[in-house]
Amino acid sequence: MRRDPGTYFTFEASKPLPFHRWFYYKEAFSPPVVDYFLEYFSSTGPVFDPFSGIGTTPLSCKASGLKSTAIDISPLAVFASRTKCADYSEEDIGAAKNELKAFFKNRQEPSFSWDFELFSPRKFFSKRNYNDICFIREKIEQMENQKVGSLFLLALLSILPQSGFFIKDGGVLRLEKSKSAIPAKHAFKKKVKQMLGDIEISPISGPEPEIFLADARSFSPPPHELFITSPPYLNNIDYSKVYGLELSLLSMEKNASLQMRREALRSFITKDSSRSEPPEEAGEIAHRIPVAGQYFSDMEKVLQNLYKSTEKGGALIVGNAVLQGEHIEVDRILGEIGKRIGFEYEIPLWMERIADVKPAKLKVRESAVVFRK
DNA sequence: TTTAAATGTACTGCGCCCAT
DNA sequence: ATGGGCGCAGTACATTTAAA
Repeated sequence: MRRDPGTYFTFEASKPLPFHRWFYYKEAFSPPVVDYFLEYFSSTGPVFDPFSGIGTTPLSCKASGLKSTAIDISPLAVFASRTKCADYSEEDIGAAKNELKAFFKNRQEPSFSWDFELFSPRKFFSKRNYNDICFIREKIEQMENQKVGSLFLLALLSILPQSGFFIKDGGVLRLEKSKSAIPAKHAFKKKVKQMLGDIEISPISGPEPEIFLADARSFSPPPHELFITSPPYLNNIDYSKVYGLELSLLSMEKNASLQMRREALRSFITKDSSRSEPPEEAGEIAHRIPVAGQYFSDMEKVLQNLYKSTEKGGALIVGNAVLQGEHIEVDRILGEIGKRIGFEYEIPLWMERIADVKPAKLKVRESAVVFRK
């Protein structure tokens, strides 16, 4: 069956794949995109991903036996990708199995109470599930084997959506009281077993990627052959909010996402009116819609960082945007900015999607922009 | 049967008006 | 000056209906 390569711009293809399925992240692309560009550039590594998300790029590189480095500004993304990309020994698996068997024995009331600055997690879960989640989280914190602890914690974070009365809808969490919420305890056990099964049955052997918490605009990338990445899209989605439940449970801090929100790439509409002069390639729209100007000047910094450290170039998966009824060709604008910096660019892959905006729907592109040095 | 279009959804941030 | 009320645009969408 032949598929349009553009279909791999979504997480759909990753859903059934070992390791990749450990944490659902609808914003992610899928491994075939990475494989496509590894082949496109005849890559021998190392590969760099400045917006690594849940680590599809480093994990795919590991599977191909290539070295890679990845960064992200989200502690959740860094945690998820580190856990997915780590090497696990037989001892680790044994320890995990033992830990899981005794996990709910001699259970005590948790003293940890899960809270979050923007909304109360309590309202999204049944009393029982909320209580179970608090217990599991606290117990993980007390575990001695940190590697096993990370596996368990990622499992817990990944089952939140199916255990709660909410759905992620665009830029918000939507309370959905009629939604079926499965018992957190069972979902958690099942998830851990799935993860251990993946490690045992389809282990990925290859160089362990290096993954850091860092900002693509200011981080100096290590020298690399190739970058493969997908930056945040030009829209008003605030990921520190959409993933606020996971972030706050991960850190056990009420204000976990505050710092991230302050520092994030300015791709969503905020009150932040601090202006730097937008790149000219963005055109007059950058002045009319400040967030667009901010987005492109942020992305210019990123491209400059990449230019300095990359050997061949790389690929950027981006979606075009519609703001105030106007189609903004993000792919072409980024390409032109790259050109000024010194890259050549082309757009070898793209797909159409329908942007549901008023007054009329518009067809916009989701594209892979290739930069060559 | 497959694909495109139409409709449904709830919540956010912003700008504007207007009363304090 | 401040802020509440309100309408509007917008949502890496989801589900249903119509068209090819």
